[in-house]
This record gives sequence, structure tokens and C-alpha cells, in this order.
Amino acid sequence: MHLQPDAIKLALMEKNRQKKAETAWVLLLRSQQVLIDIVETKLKSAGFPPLSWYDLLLELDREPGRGLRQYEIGERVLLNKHNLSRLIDRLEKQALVQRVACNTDGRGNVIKITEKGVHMRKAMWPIYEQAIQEVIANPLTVKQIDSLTEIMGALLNRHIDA
Amino acid sequence: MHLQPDAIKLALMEKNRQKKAETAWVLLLRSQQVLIDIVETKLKSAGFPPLSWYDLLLELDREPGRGLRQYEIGERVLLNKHNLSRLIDRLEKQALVQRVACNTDGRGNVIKITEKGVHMRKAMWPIYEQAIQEVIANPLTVKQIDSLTEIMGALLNRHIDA
DNA sequence: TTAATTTAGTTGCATATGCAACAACACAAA
DNA sequence: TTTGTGTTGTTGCATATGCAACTAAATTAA
Repeated sequence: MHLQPDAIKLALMEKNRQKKAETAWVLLLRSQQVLIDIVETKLKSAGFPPLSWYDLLLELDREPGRGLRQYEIGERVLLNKHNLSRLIDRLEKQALVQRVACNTDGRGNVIKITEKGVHMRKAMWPIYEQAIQEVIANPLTVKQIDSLTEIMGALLNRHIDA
Repeated sequence: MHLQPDAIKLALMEKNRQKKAETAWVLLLRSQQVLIDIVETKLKSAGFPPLSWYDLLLELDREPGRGLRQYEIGERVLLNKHNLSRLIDRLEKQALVQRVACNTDGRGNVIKITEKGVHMRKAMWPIYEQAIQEVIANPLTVKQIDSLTEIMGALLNRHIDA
């Protein structure tokens, strides 16, 4: 066995790196499906609405009186305006949130969480918390959890601008 | 500052663990959304069908002549039969796969990939491969990629039986 | 054999999502 | 002012997904 020229060596390393990335990607895809499904199922069997509702309620709950413009929510929850518009429809129909005409911008409206919405989020949290424990906290060591956070952060940062 | 009794210390550690798990979960949720969206967008802009089609074609491509029963595909692709049934409808409409009556089980059918399906999968792969490079291989070190694989494996294993 | 139960797959219905077109307003330039 | 351009949000349409009901065939039990 003889030493390979650096260029070839590098190319092989890159090839290997890509192979590993593909393996990781497939597992990431699968685990996403499985874990989200578990969490959604737990919420549903407890008689609660899906994760996306929780997300929305949480963001609104963080802005007590002020509320949020629709586009602000869209940025935080990573939802395009089409879906967001209708997601808010559904929540409003359940009286969990409320559309208020915006006095500084005649086009838009400000979304505010209602009392009922606050209660709903609070009621959902224990179930959600327990689900997170089951799908993340229990199967992993603390070191792995930290590592997961770091890696997901790196993946996200790379694509925030895109 | 005095030493805490072990029980309290343990409880605090568990609380901390859960906190970290919640942070990791949120990042995992977000990054999955973003990464999958990037990959899907790349496929679409290249004029290709979505990821789920690729998944199905890949599984079938691995069983050249034999094909697969629908429930077998369901197990591998993690899709319930309802959706699978209609996903196959769509692919069959594009002549990428073919339903063949099963001679050992009169209820079911065997799904086989067509020549066109084989070509489609081959054509999609370079785009898909490049997308994986962009979302996983480029942003991470090899060590992180290995770590990601290990962690996702741990998460999946835990819930394979459930 | 017949009858009861389980399994494979499809279909109808309600809901969720993406895309494109649109309406209404804000903002900037002429 | 008017005109053009970008932004905010909604709606129609096509498609995708989950749930429950259903058909048909396999399997088991009597």
C-alpha cells in the first residue's frame, strides 16, 4: 500500500463525508416523522389541538397586551402567510385568539391571545412537556442533548439568511 | 453555600435535563422544517416531484424484479396505508410504478417500479445528493455528522416498537 | 363445511397545505 | 397631487393528509 497524492486523498475524504451526511439525513428524516407523530398523537389523545396551535399560542402569550402582527408571527413560527391566515381563522373560530384592526397600518391586523387562549396553552403544556421528555430527554444522555442542540443550531444558522 | 441532600440535587439535575431537552426539541422542530423545505424546493425547481416520491421509488428500486407489497412499503416508508394507497395512485398515473395483481394473495397487489420510474429516480438523485450536501455536509464537521447519526439512531431505536 | 375474525387495500369526508391571483393599503418618486 | 412599487393579508383552486367506513380476501375456529 503506497501513500496517495494529497488531491486524491482529499477527494476520498470528501466522498466519505458526503456518504456520512446522507446516512445522517435519512435518519433525521425518519426521526422527524416518528417523533412529531408521537407528540401530535399524545396531544390529540388528551383532547388537545395540534402542535401548530401551541406554537402560535406560545408566541402570542409572550406578548401579553400588545399582540403581534401577522407577518411577525410568520417570521417566528416559520409559516407562510397563506397557511397562517387560515390557522388564525381556526383559532379565532375557537375564540383562542382575536383579530384586532391595526391602527397604524390599515392593511393588517393585530392578533391577540384571549383569556381562553391563555388557558388552553397552559392546559396543553404539561402534556407537551411530558411528550418532550419521552422523545428527547429519556432516550438521550445530557451530553447527547447538548450535542443535539449545538448541531441543530449550526444547521439552522447556516440557512437563516436563505 | 451548603451541600444539598442527594435527593434534591438529583431532582435539580433532572429539571435541568428536561430544560435542555426542551431547547433541543424546539431547535430540532425548526431545523427540520427549514431543511426539508430547502430540499423540497430544490427538487421542485429542478422540475422534479417531492421527496416522498423519491422515497417510494428508492424502496422499489431495491427490489428489482420482485416488487413490494403495499404493506411492505408502508413499513419502510413510514406511511399509513391511506396515504400510501393514494401516493401510489399518483405515481401510477405518471407511469412510474405499476400495480400488479398478487397471485398468492388475492386481496393485495404487488407494486413494481417501471423503466420510467427507474429513470426518474436516477435523474432525481444528483439534485437530491447536492441538496443533502448543502443542508448537512457543508454546515457540519465530520464529527458533528457522526454525532448526528448516533443521536438520531438513539431517538429512533427508542420508538421503533411504539 | 360454515361462520367469525383478521388483514390488505380503497374510498368518502373533513381538514390542512401550497400556489397563484387578488384587494387594500403604505411608501416613494415624479 | 398622481403614479408606480412593494407589503399585508385573504381567497379560490388543486393537492395532500388523517380518520372512519367499507369491500374483499385470507385465516382461524367450530
